[in-house]
Amino acid sequence: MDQIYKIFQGKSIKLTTQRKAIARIFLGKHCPPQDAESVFKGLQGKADKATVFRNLEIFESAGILRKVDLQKDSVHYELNANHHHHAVCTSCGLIEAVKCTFRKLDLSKFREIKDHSMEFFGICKSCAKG
Amino acid sequence: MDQIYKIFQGKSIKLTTQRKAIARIFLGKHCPPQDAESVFKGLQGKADKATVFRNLEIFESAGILRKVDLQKDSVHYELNANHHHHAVCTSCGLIEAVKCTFRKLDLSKFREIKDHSMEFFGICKSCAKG
DNA sequence: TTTTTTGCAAAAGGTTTGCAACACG
DNA sequence: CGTGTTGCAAACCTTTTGCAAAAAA
Repeated sequence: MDQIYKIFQGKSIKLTTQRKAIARIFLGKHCPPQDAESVFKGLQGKADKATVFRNLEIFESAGILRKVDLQKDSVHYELNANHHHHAVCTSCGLIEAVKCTFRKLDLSKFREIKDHSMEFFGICKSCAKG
Repeated sequence: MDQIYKIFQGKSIKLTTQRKAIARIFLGKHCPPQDAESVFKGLQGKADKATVFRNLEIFESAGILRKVDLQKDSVHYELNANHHHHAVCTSCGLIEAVKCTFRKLDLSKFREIKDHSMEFFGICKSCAKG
């Protein structure tokens, strides 16, 4: 809980019960990327779905969450800490965190890169056996 | 045009006028990733939007096109050749092609990686000046 | 001629928005 | 108490789907 208060500190985001509940979901151990639907379900009625959408975006703007694209139908978010990437099993949906760095970029038209995505898609060992 | 026939060869995809028109769009020089809407507009009535959606998916399955995620609202596609990535200006939408390789992966739960995404988001020089 | 593909229109699914009631600070 | 936030319902937008007519092989 302490963690939650720290997260909101100095961000001019009012500490509502709904926001605390949403934050608590992402603070769970090894919480995989979540979409609005899964957060909403996890809240079990503690917030409206529109509120979830609104706050996921607000949390992202505040730097608390980070968008992750897993090539699924909906946008996923995860805590914006411990920078890492993902490998996604296209058969069962399993997600493995990946540490991976890329070689330096050579961009002629850009001044500044602020973010990047890097996700991998394949078949996990378990599905390969089946 | 020759190019188009080659593309469809041995893929058991019937060569309709709509498909030729869609393919022709992607074969234009330096064609940036396109979404269904922009392809549809480019066709100027030569195909229905549902047909565009259906064929973008068919072309992807056939390995002709490749999905690209630019963190926009719609799915983008580009020719599945000359493997590269993208830098996207979050201000004006400019897209620069990027050659970039990553260091080897260390995945414990995966048997095989078939695909990956890697896109960069930032501000282009032109927008930085403005 | 047989099978696939197309166009149209309707539906689906995720996400956004307007607005009055409500709650944080 | 005032302003930001919520819930609800409706709207939005991209994408998908059913089906009869049209076109490819």
